[in-house]
Amino acid sequence: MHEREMTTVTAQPLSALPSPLPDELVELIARRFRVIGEPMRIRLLDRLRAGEATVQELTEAVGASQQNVSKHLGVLHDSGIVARRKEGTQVYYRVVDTGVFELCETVCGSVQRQVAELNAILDGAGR
Amino acid sequence: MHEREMTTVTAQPLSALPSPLPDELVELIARRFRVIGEPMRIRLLDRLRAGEATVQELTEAVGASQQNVSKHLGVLHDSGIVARRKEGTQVYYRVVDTGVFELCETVCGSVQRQVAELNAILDGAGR
DNA sequence: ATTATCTACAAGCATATAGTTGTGTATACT
DNA sequence: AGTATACACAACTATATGCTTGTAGATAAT
Repeated sequence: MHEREMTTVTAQPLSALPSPLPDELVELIARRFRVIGEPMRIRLLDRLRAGEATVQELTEAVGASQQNVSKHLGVLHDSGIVARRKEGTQVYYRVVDTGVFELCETVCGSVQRQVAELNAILDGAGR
Repeated sequence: MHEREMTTVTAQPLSALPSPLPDELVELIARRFRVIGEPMRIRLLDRLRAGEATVQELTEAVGASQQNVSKHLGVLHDSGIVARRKEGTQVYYRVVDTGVFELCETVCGSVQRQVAELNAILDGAGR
């Protein structure tokens, strides 16, 4: 059955990433971040949190042109974050890599801490 | 005395993000992802996992020009991911927002799952 | 068949940003 | 003082990418 080395790719304590990170991995990580680092795509993913949606629905949700939405969905699809399902003339998109939500929560945490720090500084210096 | 509303910005169960995400938050999130979505900056952060380092050390670690490294460090500094400390002519950088490591681990998880899927597909179709 | 709708693709333009080159500033050494 | 080192800033170029416009393909409705 052609065993494939089974490099235990699944349940690793991911904290143990090699260092220095291999170049290819660095590129992959960077690409993934850049894919998510786009406001329109974040809005699309945000809408998709509520569940599957058609291009049409997504277009209305984010208030952009259909072509633009389609393009962004294509990017998300190419990077394996969303999947599509065709039904008649409509195409339904859904999130398959829910890790993106985790990512957003983590950065929100950072952002919020920074805002809190800023507030604290302003509070202290304010008078 | 201008009390500051205290919007309890600290220990929220971040899973509960509002939807749709407010535009400004979307922009902040996107910006943060774009900052991290750069191979050179990921390499710098990777090196900084081992601890504080000077621009000099970082320059050698990533194999880029001093000016380029300085510029990237500036970006990381502006977004509050790293902090600097001057000592003589040298400047030491360190990671202050360790959330970035968590982010990298999460995306590595996604990447690894995708690779695993690919392998599975190749395994199945291979013969 | 014809028409309408939904989606994706391609070309062109505008903008953002990574990298280089040149230089300014601060500190240390002699 | 003069020189060397470490770092950062500014201007410039090249490239990547987001958005628009135009259009093609596929399915449904008449």
